[in-house]
Amino acid sequence: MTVSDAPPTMNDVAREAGVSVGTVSRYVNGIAVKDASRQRVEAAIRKLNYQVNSYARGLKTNKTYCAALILPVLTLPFFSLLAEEVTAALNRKGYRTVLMITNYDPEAERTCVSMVRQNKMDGIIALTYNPRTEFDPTIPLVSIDRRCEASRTCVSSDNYRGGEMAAERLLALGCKKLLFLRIGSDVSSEVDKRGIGFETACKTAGADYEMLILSDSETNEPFYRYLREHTADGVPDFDGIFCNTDRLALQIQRKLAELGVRVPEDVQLIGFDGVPDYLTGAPACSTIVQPVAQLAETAVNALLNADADAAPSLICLPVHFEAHGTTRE
Amino acid sequence: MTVSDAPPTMNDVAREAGVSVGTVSRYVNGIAVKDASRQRVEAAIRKLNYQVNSYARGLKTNKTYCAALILPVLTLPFFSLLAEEVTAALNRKGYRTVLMITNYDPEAERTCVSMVRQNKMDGIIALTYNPRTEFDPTIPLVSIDRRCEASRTCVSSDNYRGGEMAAERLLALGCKKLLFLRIGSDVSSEVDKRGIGFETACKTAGADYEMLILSDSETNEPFYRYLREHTADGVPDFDGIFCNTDRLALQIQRKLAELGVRVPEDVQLIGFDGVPDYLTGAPACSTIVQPVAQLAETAVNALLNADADAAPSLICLPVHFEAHGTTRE
DNA sequence: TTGTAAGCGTTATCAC
DNA sequence: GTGATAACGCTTACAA
Repeated sequence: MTVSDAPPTMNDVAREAGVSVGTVSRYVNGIAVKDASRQRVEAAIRKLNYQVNSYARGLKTNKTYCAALILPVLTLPFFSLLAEEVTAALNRKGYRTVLMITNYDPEAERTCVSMVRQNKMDGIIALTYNPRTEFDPTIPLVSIDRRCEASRTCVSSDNYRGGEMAAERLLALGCKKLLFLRIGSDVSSEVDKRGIGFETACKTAGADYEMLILSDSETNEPFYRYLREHTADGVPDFDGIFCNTDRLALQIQRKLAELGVRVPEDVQLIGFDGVPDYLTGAPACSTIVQPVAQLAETAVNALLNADADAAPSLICLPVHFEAHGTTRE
Repeated sequence: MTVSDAPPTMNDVAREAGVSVGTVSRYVNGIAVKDASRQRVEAAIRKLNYQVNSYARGLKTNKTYCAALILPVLTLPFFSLLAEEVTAALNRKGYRTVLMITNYDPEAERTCVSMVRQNKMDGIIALTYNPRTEFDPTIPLVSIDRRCEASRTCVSSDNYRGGEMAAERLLALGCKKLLFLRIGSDVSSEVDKRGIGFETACKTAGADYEMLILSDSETNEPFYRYLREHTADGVPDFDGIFCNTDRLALQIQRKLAELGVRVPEDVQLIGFDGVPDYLTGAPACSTIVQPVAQLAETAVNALLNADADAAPSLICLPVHFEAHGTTRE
């Protein structure tokens, strides 16, 4: 007795069960079949170890249960956590995740888009940096942190409120002179609102503050120079810093240590992201925490409901503050 | 003039170009067609913005140019870097990556396997922890760090040699009493060889050493207790530690600092992995560096050549030592 | 309920 | 070289 090497098809199952393919298909798709047939089909499926060929099904139904996740990199903690949560959320909905990494390269972004189309994926969740990459209008798309097109929905944290919270918190903790530090891509995105919210809150409170913004700088050197120039004998003329990201906050903290400035005694520091550090399981600095799991969940839901014609253009999720040693509480 | 919403098919192209589908198909697949037809087909494809439907193609050819990457988590630096490199390597070969995260859960691993089969993926690259998950024998598989089945090839770093190197290095740096620390899953894997190589090198050198191995412990507490009990007034009775992973090395380093033990003055510390820290771009401790990009590349190549009947059962890639502040050099 | 049969968009085998 | 045409494995009217 020789076992065929080709995987069993629905036809094989039908033959084995003594019913027609139609019946097998209906059973497989959860459509009512007579109890007797059901049992025979079930037995046949088990016996042959049958599994639906999703390519054949996809060809027929134009549904592939497959979504693309486009990310610039994976090695920054926020992105790897986001990827983890998005795959989990997609999985829960019965979708698979095709991972695409662009390295911030516009060319790569374009390649991804055409791949998505060619592979007839059901949707895209994208965090892209090139404002000019064009997405196939026939494919549902949800972006994270960056608005792509007016008709697409973008999911992000409430960056604006997060910026406000950071300023309010630093002031409530007694800071007299605030600093905002931001480094990153110069393409505008929802993330910019962190600074805007911060500045607004400072103005509202009548606080003394300064905004230091570096677009597309390769290094933090300009920040470091500022810190040096505004620190005399280990005493800085500022006492509260809000950084665009935890990463930057931690880098700044190290620099301050080099300058003999103590955190949080001399300067209090708040970052943004709140992704658990892999060594300790908690954020490594006081921070505005993004709800990454909800971000993922929301993006997935928005994607799968993209047909609903009243798709929101922006969905913001609430952030919260967590103290982790770089503020005095 | 109304544009059809359905994407154009090969039939549409054929009609537009005034040739048969056969000719279009041949053109698309790089099979020689007459120059005249070629031009007309090209024009039609451009005009209709046609792209091959890979599901129809996959149905026909049983090739999907799609591989699964199964990983326990993504939030540990080694895994996210590995995922990045694997996707890149697969991309270079024209393959897409379907990402699956198991959270170390055997059930999830099984789900992944059946998904892979159902979706007719061309292969699997897996880093799994359950020795009992069965992989479909008809699907090519390459594992990383853990041997699954005798007939499958496993790709890993030269963990054994890495362990030796760590011991040799610590001894060469003047250490008199060595410690090996390992925490992790109790399923045996190539990673175990780090300790074995270390121990062998210690014996060979006639060095004084101790092996502290925690399988499936949730915490490092037993290690910490050891450190405390073997340290009097900030003076430990050991002076060289090799940790299973950089992560553990960094955690131990912090604990030593708490105990008033200086690294590398009192104790020298070597980890394993060598993944760049996202803050500094370099490993955060002296370490045995795994060649992650080559690991990925090799795994992908092995996967795509899996038909070659002389598939090796284990491929080890060379590691190297890098000093990053926790050793005296 | 169930069986039959016509596609879905390709590729591949034929004759021409 | 090229054009018909039969699969590939499935879903889904339509008839029974």
